[in-house]
Amino acid sequence: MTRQKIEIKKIENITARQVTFSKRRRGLFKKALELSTLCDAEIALIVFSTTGKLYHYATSSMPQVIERHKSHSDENRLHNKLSQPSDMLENERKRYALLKKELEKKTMELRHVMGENLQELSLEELKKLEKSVHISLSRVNEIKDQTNLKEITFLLEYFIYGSYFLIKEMIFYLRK
Amino acid sequence: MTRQKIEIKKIENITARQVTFSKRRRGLFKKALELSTLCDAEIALIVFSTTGKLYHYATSSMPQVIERHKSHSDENRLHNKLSQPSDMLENERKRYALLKKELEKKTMELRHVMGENLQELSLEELKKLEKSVHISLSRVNEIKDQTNLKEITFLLEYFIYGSYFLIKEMIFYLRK
DNA sequence: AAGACTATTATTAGGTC
DNA sequence: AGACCTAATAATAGTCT
Repeated sequence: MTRQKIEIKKIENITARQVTFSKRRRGLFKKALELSTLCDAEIALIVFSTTGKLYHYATSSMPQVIERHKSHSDENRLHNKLSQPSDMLENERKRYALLKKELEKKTMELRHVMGENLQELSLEELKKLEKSVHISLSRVNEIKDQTNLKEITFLLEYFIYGSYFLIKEMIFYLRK
Repeated sequence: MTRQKIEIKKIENITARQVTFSKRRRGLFKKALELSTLCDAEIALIVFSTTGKLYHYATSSMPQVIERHKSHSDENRLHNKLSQPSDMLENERKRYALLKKELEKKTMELRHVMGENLQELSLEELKKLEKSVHISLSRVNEIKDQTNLKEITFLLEYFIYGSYFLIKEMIFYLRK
């Protein structure tokens, strides 16, 4: 796309992800509208953002397109049941449980990296962990130094810039 | 889009329309996939050609996304009715969204501790991070050494214990 | 109908305000 | 958060086999 080519994988920076979502969502809906207009196709498009916000578009009424899709699909009968609210709840709960598991795993991982709950690890795991924490430490140090240098350079520039005008003014007054 | 800009209205030439349909359909599905991957969005896309052929894509299972959409629109229509199951659903979704946020935060934190995405941190944050990674490293080292020692001690004990009986037996046979 | 090619236009990542 | 800008990449209309 532009300025820089990006890899198609989850954007981890939340702000950047939201911005990209807005931009690309608009693009996607535009493309959908164009396709349906140009080629007289029936289209239904449903998008949920990470935050659960809904965006949708459909040429004919959405239920109609969905019905057509359902009648095409083989597992039609199996999913008819899904309209029961209790099943939807069940569905949401399952999603929640999965997420929770993921969170727990990540929490544990973080703890280990932070040097906690290490007793439960084997010697092999500890050796691996040591290696990655070691690598991490040098990276953090490197970036810290870089950032530090940038900050100092900025201040120095600011100082020199200020001094320039100060000296200029001084010379102006001395000459009077 | 190219060679010549075209007006967005129904293409009357049937051949040209079909060609454009194929090309743009592929483009649309690609964009949908990219959006879902980049921004972690749930997407369902259903397309019917003029000839009635079906093309579809969905991140999670299609029925699930459709159900989510249905319940969303139901909620919008029926503010008075069905308040209880709908409320519970809404509740579940909020819980889910919260958990997801937490997971994201933790993922970010883990990344930083692992020395990734450090550019987005300030000098102060980097200094703090350095300190904790440093502390973590010594802890990991400490526990690793402890565990190592334990393992060696265990092996040594095992060896000594085995040797004891071995020697005892040897003495027994030598005395014969 | 289906696949290359390519000259153009469209989209968009990374900015700024 | 949102609107705009811009350089760079992506999509594609028209063309040809």
